[in-house]
Amino acid sequence: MEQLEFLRNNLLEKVNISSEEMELLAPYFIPKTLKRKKELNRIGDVCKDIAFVTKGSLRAYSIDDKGTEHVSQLALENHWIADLYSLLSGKPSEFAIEAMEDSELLLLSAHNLDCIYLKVPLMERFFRKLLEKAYITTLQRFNSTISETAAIRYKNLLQNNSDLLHRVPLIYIASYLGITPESLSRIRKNMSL
Amino acid sequence: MEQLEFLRNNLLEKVNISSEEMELLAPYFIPKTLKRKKELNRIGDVCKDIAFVTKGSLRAYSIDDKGTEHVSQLALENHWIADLYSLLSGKPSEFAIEAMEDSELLLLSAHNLDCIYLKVPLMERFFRKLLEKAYITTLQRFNSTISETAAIRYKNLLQNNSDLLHRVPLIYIASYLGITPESLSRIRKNMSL
DNA sequence: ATCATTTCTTATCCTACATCAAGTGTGGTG
DNA sequence: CACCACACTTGATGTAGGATAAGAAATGAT
Repeated sequence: MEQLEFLRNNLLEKVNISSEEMELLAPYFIPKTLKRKKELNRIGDVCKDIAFVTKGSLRAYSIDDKGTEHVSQLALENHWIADLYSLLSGKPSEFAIEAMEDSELLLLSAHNLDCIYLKVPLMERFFRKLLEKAYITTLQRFNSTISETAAIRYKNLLQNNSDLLHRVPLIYIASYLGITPESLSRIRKNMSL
Repeated sequence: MEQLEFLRNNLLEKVNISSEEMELLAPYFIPKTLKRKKELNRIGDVCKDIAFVTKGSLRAYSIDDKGTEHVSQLALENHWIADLYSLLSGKPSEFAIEAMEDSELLLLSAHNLDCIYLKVPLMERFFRKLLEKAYITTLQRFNSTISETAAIRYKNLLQNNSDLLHRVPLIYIASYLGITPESLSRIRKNMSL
């Protein structure tokens, strides 16, 4: 399937976009390939683009005072990734975004985002919904972290995002769950007994 | 100061709203008083209003499988509180919103929110920024919970929101920090040594 | 194919925080 | 004003997950 077709299918999940509108949007999305381990965004940079993943996988992570990485987002194909706060506020990002596999992206710059709102007002709703989803995902992640054990959180992730498990190294899964790789390893060991 | 003046000052923190626009908005905000311990929203209800607090204080909380409450938001005067997800999606809320003191509110219903966007388009940006802020607050809360000790989180809260400490019972502060009241009590004891 | 790097596991010990239990204020309401 | 519910503290004990260290297994680069 062609990249833009992927994109359209994704938009259709949230808003009813027409072929004509799709043609108006297309020029604003810039294709980009990103090799494994290469960064789309560095900590301290202003996040200029929101990326739609058509192939491969990316992660967003921050680094705390002790130098430990914390994965905040994981994105496979058909998902969006960006530091929305930096993108929308224009402030430096506290997150790096990096490819975990060789990846193909469609990039939409903050500037083009504004243009798109004018051309296709429906997109405003789309991105509001994207922001909403990012918000509730984070809120649920927070709630589960303070009320459930890491083992339960891992099981839930297994059930809801089993594709992640096959594609994403466990060190990043562990970090996303808020635990160390060693702990995740123990959890997995106990589960299989 | 009059309630609507409070509101206008709050709006001005994010968008440049005129007196004329303010007059257009005013009719959509319904004043409400809420006695201590009374609920604005129950778990399972669809959250119908977003509340701007002009007097008193409210908290939002969920209840986990074990029956434990988890405070997710605290709002004093000049702050907004709602289950944004339920409000915007129309789905039942997993959060209750309750007054901690006798309070005075201005309520904006989900329906009136849509009306306001038509009357004063600038408000769309205001509420997008409000959502953005809710998102990054939650994300930072999550990050600090997995990378910092409870003592450090408490100290940061002291520095950034010292007014909360004087007004909000420590059991709710503890819950907001993701720890038990007993743990917070020990942290406070150790700090004063 | 081989070497280097990264990922994953296992074991031991340790710490932050939870849980349970009990007792001391204190403020709101009959 | 007395009572009761609620807020807060303190102590004893338990435990999930962290830190450290080390080796095994898998993966990628040349």
